[in-house]
Amino acid sequence: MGEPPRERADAARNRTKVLAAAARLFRERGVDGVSMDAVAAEAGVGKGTLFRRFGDRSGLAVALLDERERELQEAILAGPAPLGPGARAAERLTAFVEAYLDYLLAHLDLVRMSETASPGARYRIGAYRFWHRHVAILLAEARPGCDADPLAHALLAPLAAEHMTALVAEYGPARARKAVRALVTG
Amino acid sequence: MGEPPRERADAARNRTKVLAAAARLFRERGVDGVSMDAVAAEAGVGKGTLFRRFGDRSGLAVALLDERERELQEAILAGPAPLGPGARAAERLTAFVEAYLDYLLAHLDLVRMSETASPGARYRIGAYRFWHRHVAILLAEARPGCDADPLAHALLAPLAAEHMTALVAEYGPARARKAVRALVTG
DNA sequence: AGGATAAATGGACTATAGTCCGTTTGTGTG
DNA sequence: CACACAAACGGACTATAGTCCATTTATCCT
Repeated sequence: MGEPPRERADAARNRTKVLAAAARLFRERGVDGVSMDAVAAEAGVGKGTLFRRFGDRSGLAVALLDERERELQEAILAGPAPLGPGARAAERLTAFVEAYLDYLLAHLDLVRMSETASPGARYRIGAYRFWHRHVAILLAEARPGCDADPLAHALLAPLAAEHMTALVAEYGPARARKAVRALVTG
Repeated sequence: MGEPPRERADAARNRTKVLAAAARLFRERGVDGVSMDAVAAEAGVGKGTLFRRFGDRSGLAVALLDERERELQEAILAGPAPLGPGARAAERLTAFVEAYLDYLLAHLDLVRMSETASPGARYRIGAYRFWHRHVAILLAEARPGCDADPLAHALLAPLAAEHMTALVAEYGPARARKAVRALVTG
């Protein structure tokens, strides 16, 4: 019930500097070619500051993805059908998979960084919990009687960035998408 | 054409020492609580030797899993139906998933170590290629016209050790198995 | 046996994620 | 304005995976 204490001015300034530096370095050298030290140096900030603010590599990636991710979440919660409310559960499910694949393929490296920075990272991220809840609710509606919660995890497994990276590398985006779509809608 | 050059005696001795030491430490302290340094020290062997022989953490885990893994592979290639040849493709597929889940849940930590030591490790391991080829062949037979190769990857995605670890931790092995089975047979 | 050769060894070295804590700085208060 | 205090800072420190290469050693050939 206390008011949220305002973010200090230097903290805000540094957060901006770090995000800008990270975006720049990732663009120039690729996500996998940039160390946390390099991000801190480019931002003109100490290492401790970087980790205090973002927790770990995964947290930095999540912060960079935040805006895009929220767009998708809002489209699901309140956008037009079939992605948003209004369509039947089965249709919303396939619409979600398509939209998520758009998002994923557009930011594959960054999502992979957010999911693989530490073991089990994927399942701890706030965004994953959102996708999971969404899918679980739709599954419960589309297939009454199924054990929706674990099934939703299983359904999301082929959408893991690590998996899609391997699939895209071997078959290209088009076949990769089709395969995942085929499994999920079946 | 050339005969395979025999393994030198000291190399064989050290390989045995390392595998024994690793098995012992993993049993005592858990897979995640043992560093490569610790394995080398316990085996009375230099770090360079450890890495030269096994490549990386993933390789060490694979070596430890080797025997169990080969049993399953042989049962698939030449064992009794429905896991081995003789049953219809769809039945062999569900039999494979059951058998693989047995194997996976019995060695979850070690398989996870083998799959997550480095990014993309899972898809480079020889064993994974075997499971993938098996599943792809069965899929091509069970669902003619489907794009079996990428679809087989998608089908294997929920069987990733990382995913099953999260599922088992949250819902226990029974529900986890049922969920994966439901997705794969659907 | 003895020497040539290639394989194997081991530990110092590098790279990198993440922690810790003494110091600095912004902010709200008298 | 000055002061107190919590928040933020930054860089030294730790832990660990993986590399490198000068040295040692097994094996093969004569």
